[in-house]
Amino acid sequence: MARGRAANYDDQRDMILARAAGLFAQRGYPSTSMNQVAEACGLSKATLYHYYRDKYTLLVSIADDHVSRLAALVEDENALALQGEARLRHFIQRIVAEYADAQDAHRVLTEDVKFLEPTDRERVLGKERKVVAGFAKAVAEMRADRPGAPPSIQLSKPLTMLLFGMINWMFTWMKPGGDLDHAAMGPIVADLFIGGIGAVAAPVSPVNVRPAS
Amino acid sequence: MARGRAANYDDQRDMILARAAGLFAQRGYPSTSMNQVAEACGLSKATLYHYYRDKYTLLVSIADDHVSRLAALVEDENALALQGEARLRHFIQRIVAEYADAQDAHRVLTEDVKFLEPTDRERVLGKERKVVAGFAKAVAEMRADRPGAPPSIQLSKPLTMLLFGMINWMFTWMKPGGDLDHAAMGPIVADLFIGGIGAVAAPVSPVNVRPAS
DNA sequence: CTATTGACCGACCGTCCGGTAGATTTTAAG
DNA sequence: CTTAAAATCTACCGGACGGTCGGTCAATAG
Repeated sequence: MARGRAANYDDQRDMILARAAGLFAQRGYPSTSMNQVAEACGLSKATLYHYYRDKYTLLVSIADDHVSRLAALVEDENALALQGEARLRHFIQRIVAEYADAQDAHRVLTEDVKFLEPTDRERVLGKERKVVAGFAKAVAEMRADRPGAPPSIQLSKPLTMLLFGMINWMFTWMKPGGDLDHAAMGPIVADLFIGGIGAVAAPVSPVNVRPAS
Repeated sequence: MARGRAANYDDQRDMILARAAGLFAQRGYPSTSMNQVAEACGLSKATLYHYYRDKYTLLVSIADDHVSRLAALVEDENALALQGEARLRHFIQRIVAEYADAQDAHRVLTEDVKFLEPTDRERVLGKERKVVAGFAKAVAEMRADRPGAPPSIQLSKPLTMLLFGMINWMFTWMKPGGDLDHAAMGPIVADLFIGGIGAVAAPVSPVNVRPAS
């Protein structure tokens, strides 16, 4: 003899999360007020609190949802039969596309992780590490022509981080409506990275060999 | 019949700016309180306000000082007689070194510009654009082997932005005391970028040609 | 020696923030 | 049609924030 949840309950939650992500991305988590979120949603603040326990939960949900989607993408990609250059190329194109239609969430992920409490941050960073590891494996495969070298000197991890740098930074300078959109940039990034990957020499002073102390 | 400024007045100002930059870099501008800055400086809040008019002035000073140093670096580099690959390589090494010993300020510059008021932001971004333009010229020089193509299709601007992405992102993942420091990463970045730069093709669907509308 | 001012501080103010209380309207299960 | 919960609102609260007030103390120019 009661009432169930409204049919659009989940839609409302999604809408709130999307608007919040937009504001967080634009103004940063700490300087976005719940009044602003409420206004952007066309709701009163109290109603906003009906859908989400507190401001912090918004942040966690945005970051976790997004990074989980990225991790799923990597697993999905690993299940494919692609190899070598084609694989890395496909990988890059897909992650760029994913970032492109979750730009707000991605900005929040890269800029506001620091406001997560240690437990949540570790969980999110853990998934992030899986994403990086997925790419690093594809990169290592491309550098396998350095057989004698120990894995650490193959530099696939740092090279992967440089790749992520290019991609993450992309969405800070690409203006929507500009000549270049993400679809055009994907191949450019892939060309640049794959073209350059073979030219990187091991550091002159071996990085992993330290004087006995 | 009065008293002059203390001998260490400027030192104090510099110290405050450095501590503030450290806190802003770590916790973000809006969520750093003036009480925290004062505490980090070993001063009372009132004394802190004796040296700087308000919190905002701290932000402006940090960003402006840093970007001005970068712009000076670019001008200095342009005065050198280097050319082609050697020039770009030297450029990269220097900017990486500059970022390395101004990490806090650089983080503030990349993450907190959005909190600058329009006037200040435009001034800072203007200097930033000069830095980018300096690099883009060096990049364009390396891609001059595409003579027929219009400059816009040479892609030197977006390629330069990808380069900055690698470098800016570097300082978010390099742990101090890790195997790789900035001095080791400089040549790696240069190798990767210079090695890849020739492999980037013009986008399949020409970016600058639009259907007449 | 003294007037003046720089360096410094504890206590305080107005504002806005995240979050809640409590009431009212809407809706669906029985 | 009843009724209990869902959805929504206005009004409010404690606390933290940026910034100021009013004042102490000591260095120093004259």
